[in-house]
Amino acid sequence: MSPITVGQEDLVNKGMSIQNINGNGTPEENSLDTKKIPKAVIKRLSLYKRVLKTLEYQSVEKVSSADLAARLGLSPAQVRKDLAFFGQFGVPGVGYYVSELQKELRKILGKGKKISVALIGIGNLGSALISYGGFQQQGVTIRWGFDIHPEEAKKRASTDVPIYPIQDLESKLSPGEVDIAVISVPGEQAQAIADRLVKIGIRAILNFVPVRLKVPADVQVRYVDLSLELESLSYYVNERK
Amino acid sequence: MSPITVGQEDLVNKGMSIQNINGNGTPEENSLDTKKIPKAVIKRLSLYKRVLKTLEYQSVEKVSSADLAARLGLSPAQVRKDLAFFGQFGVPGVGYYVSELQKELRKILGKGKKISVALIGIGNLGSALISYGGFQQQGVTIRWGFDIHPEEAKKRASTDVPIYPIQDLESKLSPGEVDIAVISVPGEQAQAIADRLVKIGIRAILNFVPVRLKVPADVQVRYVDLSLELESLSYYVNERK
DNA sequence: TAGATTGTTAATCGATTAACAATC
DNA sequence: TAGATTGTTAATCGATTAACAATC
Repeated sequence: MSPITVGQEDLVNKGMSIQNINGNGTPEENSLDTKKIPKAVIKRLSLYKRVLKTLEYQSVEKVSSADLAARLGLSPAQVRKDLAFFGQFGVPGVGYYVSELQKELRKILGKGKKISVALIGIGNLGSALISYGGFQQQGVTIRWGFDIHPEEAKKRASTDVPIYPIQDLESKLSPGEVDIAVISVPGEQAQAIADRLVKIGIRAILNFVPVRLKVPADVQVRYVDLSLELESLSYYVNERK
Repeated sequence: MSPITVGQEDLVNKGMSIQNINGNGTPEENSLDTKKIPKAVIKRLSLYKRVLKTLEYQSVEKVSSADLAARLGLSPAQVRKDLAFFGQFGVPGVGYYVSELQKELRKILGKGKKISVALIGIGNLGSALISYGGFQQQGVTIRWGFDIHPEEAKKRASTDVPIYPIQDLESKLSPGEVDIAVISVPGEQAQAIADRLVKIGIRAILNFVPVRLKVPADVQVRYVDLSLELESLSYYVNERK
């Protein structure tokens, strides 16, 4: 748990992540928990893992940071630095052994473990997500669906995943059982849903709703904001005209 | 740095295209014609626009950078700095007039103009996107759909948008008519499709496929990588267990 | 050994925040 | 005017890149 001692009100997140107090500036051999790891690093870790998978499939035995970097459009130094956050996985003069590094990354990213997802809001987008194959592949399973109109939602999605009315959120989701909640409800409802999820004990939310969620600092929220992506892209389109 | 030595008035040059605000004075290199605006700024611009819309709806007349910032979890300084990239839109001691700032943002983000989108790959995700309402609202219209099996795709999507076989990409899409291409094809095909799109003249791509696309530097690519988001979230879930 | 490549520290670059004169 | 808030420069913070001794 995060070491927060003051009142709940103070927890309301303004976009900061949990800090660690690492007073001394000395580099230390110190284990995983005290070093602050940038979110961007974690994302790249997933990227590395993906490439490693391909390499393994191609029976490539070892790979250098330079090679890895080239495949992802990054710099070799960055690859090495990212990995060094978690340990010494490489061999000087040689590189990284594909299968070993893969194993390490899996360990870091917590795989093997199945991730259980609850999906709230089964509209167009929601039903696409529920039938999207890509998740299963990653060890991610959508195990609960919720919608105000479960029957219509069931028709839309045509899936085995059980779909419950949203009022059953608390009764169906027990703390610790759900790992990640995915929200794709109408904008007005998003914050209320998030509040309920937090109360249940969910600590990771993937939010497809174009609304900034206010959640305690120890809750991770990721935004997938399609309109925003398109709008910012359209800036460049107009730029060049 | 980049001290504007000329009259401040010149800055009030609230143009749509970014002028050479770069009155140099910086020792060395000077970019040719435009100040480089970070992508993150452009994204936040969309965010501001969204908030402004709400404020206007609530008949709020003016808003300060502090207020704007609070609503988005940013700092007031950042809001002012972002906006200052494009001109002087505020009034000292007063703030920003909602409708005026909104107008400016619309101008910058190129709205009014309709954005025409081609969607390549109408699987589960693709068909959700094609029937997703949120885009229309933003002045974004999906005008062409492509799939290897247009007939099946048509059934899946149940939409008015015409769906063509992928081989017709070149014949159906004329340069300049399509603003943004959205790719949601199987991974193996993504790069080939991107190559063809670039050849046609598309300069903005929203890519839902978990594959890094290699494109010329003047082509904007945005990635929406759902597996990656979930996997990185799952890191935090495992962290706390 | 000689060549290659790591892990890590120092330098650089970029983005965010603080501070404040200008000014409505 | 007095108070408020902008636009902008300077300071800070963080992340990326360069450099290189260690070492396989």
